Amino acid sequence: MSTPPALDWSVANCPIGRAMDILGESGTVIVLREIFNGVRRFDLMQRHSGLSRAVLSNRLTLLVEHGIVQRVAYREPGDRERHEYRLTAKGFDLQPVMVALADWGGTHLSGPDGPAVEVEHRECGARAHVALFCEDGHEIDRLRDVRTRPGPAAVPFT
Amino acid sequence: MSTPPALDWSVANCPIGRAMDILGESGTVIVLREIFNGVRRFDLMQRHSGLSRAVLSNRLTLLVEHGIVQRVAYREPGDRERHEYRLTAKGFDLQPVMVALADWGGTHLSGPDGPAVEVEHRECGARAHVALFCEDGHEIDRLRDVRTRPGPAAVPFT
DNA sequence: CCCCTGAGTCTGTCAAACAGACGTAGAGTG
DNA sequence: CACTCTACGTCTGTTTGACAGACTCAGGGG
Repeated sequence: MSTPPALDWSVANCPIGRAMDILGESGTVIVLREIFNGVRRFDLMQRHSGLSRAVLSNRLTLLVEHGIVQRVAYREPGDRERHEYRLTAKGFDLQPVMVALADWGGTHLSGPDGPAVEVEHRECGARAHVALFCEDGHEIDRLRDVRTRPGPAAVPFT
Repeated sequence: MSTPPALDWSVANCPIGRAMDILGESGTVIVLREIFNGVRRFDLMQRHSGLSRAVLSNRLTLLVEHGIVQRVAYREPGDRERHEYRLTAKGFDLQPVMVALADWGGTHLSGPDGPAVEVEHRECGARAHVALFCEDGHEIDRLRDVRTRPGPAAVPFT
């Protein structure tokens, strides 16, 4: 086997690397799961996810700093002002990642009974999946039909 | 806001949680990126990814234990036997996750020059993306068209 | 006035990451 | 044969991060 072409470019500004700098912190994706599922308040999130208060607080701050989540004030009648956490547009764009994870986890990591949750298309109730397709509209049934190439900001690897 | 429906079921066997138990370990996804890009040998992976040898070794072992990657013996002429790491079918099924991550990172985390790498359809050279669609074939342009529901193995949350 | 709730912060302990040195198996070199 | 080189790890000592659980603080209710 000759040297793989991927070795020609640097990994310094790799989009997957950058994404994982945020999402790879333990707990970040769990927090996002809760928010995607409509759990937006600190205490509920903490109790439901099982994360420690310190980590939850940290991860929420991190997500807000990266503009993935925003802190929104609200006030319920007869209560003081509080805050909840909502996805921004940038955060919402993570949905394919979350669905892809749920899909893979459901397929390969569930017990014999199947997955504990599924993602459904709200209109028709059918299960939702992630698929690859290219800008020319071809659907890609993966295997080896796809490859990574250097983009405009690629930097050579020494 | 009333209690979100997600609170009704437990998170104990959530597919995203289970997936992140593996992929959330720092470095796992970076290792997978290297392997998806055709870098399959320890030293090359280590130099290209920048992970420490200890962590790389650990993560490869973990991925092998979970059946995502397999350790395959090979021998180059005039050299002793060595091993390389390849994706199993289960590992290959992570491709949508990787492409979704690359897609999001490229869109939201790149500098002004654009992403450092792109994913292309091998046949036509157009860029590949991830899309959501349901089993009835409707394409889902996300926003709020999708929701999570309890699956066959759902467990109530107390 | 004291307690309750939601939303955090602080503390002390224990596990994991990092850089960098070391080990090792086999092949090639003089 | 002694030495070195490469590929592939393991070991060590330091520092960062996670965790459980206690503490804080701001208002509202009894």
